[in-house]
Amino acid sequence: MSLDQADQEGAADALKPIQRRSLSDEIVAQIVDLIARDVLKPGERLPAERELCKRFGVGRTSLREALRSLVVMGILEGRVGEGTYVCRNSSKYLERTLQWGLLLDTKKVQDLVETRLMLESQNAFLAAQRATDQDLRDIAATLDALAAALERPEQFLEVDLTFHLTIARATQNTILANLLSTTRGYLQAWVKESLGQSSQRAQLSLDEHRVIFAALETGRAEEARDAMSRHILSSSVDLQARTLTDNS
Amino acid sequence: MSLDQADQEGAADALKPIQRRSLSDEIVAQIVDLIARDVLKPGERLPAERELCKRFGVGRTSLREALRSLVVMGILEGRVGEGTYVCRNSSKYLERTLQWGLLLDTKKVQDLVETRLMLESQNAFLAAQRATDQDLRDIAATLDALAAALERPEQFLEVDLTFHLTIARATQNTILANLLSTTRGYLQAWVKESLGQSSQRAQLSLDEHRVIFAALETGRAEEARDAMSRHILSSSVDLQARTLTDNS
DNA sequence: GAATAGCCAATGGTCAGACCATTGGCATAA
DNA sequence: TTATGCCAATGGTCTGACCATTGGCTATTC
Repeated sequence: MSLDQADQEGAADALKPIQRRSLSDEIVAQIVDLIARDVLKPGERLPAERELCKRFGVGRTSLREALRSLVVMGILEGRVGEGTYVCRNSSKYLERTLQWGLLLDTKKVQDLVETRLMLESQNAFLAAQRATDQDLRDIAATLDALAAALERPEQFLEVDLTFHLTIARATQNTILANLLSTTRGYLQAWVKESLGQSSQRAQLSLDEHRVIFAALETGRAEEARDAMSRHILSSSVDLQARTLTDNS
Repeated sequence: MSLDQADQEGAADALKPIQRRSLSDEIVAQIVDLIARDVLKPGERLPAERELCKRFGVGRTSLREALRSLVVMGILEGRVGEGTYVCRNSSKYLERTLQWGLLLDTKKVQDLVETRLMLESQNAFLAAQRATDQDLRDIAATLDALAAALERPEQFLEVDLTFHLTIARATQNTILANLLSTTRGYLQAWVKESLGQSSQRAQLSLDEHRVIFAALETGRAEEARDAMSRHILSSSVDLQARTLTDNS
């Protein structure tokens, strides 16, 4: 009763909120701390699981659950028969969880297209402002590859994907790049099932890519965004058309 | 030898890239799929672990590792002695996961803000075009709640979040709404740690929200987008400032 | 009859020991 | 020197057991 009142009033914060941390969480915290304090460096190998068990004084189950958590967060990486390593590019965590968020949705194609349109446009905008010389060279290279693959639809699609992902990387925003990658991945799979990339469509697509690149190269952000926007819309016309009939 | 050559040439994509999915990952995928297809609804209870083991035909270790993964992702929630449940709002768990600092360096926060800016703007744009009368009523309601919470920073923040999520829902695009929700959730957790919402800042924020709503109500898409954009930028000024000094 | 106390089955959390598949290095053979 | 084959180490999985917590059921009490 007096407890309830205290709780309602919020007066006595001194009352222990009681936090029960599981063993795994405790271990996770310790390992994270080790990494944060640079005792464990990226790329370094952790002791074997059975060894860690003895050190922490816990069973292998708890230890493994802790490791599993860290793997899911993208902090650790387990290679069977070889060992467990600290991920080089740590903090993939945000990207991962956002991806799972995408997975959780019932994937309506038109929603995907819409999302992709937004991501691609904005990415082009930012890329135009931030692309390094190396980025531009990479993009130019994919353009060449694209031209070389004009007659091979399968490969064309592949390089096309690379083109867009390279632009995404040029934004220097890993979150945006990752979202785009995931979104595009879904659509790619969807398109591949019945790819009807005609040769002339490929040629048109190539031209559009060149326009985008020209804008990127000269840092004209708005222009890059608009060009990308037109490209996406143009290239998903048949996709759109199909979504109208494919009402699952 | 011939394999190497084929690989270099990139001719034979038919060669299987080999993907080894662990049992746990397989289970994770299945459960995620179940949730995505709404077979498992938020708040619902999963069968007991031992029961799931039999259903999936795997040992309890693998099953538990899968569950652990989903818990870390904030999709599931395990309550000892009671059962395992599908999280209602997956963003609730973010605060807890964020306590493993190191996940959010300054760069990430900036990336997040940037991503959020894009999502919010575009969502406002689409919402202006597609919001139903019910959506508009909901948004208006949160505006009232916002005004009522002017003097209570904690609650203000909460309603603020609701406002934006309601707009997101009004886009009728679940993917966009979900992405925004997750992104915003992260920033929310970040801000909460040291919320310095002054009363005048709250008033300003409220005014900005009203402008946004006015644009939404009348279907002026571009205006809604721009108003939202200004709002985000204005409200993340202090956040930005903090990221500059907070170089942990 | 309602409230309380106590018991108990179900459940998640943990443990120990075992076996499997993969991997990389080492010793052996060509 | 190179190729082959073996083998120990490692992560992945299984089994069966025990513990702590929780919620509901039951019996007790007033």
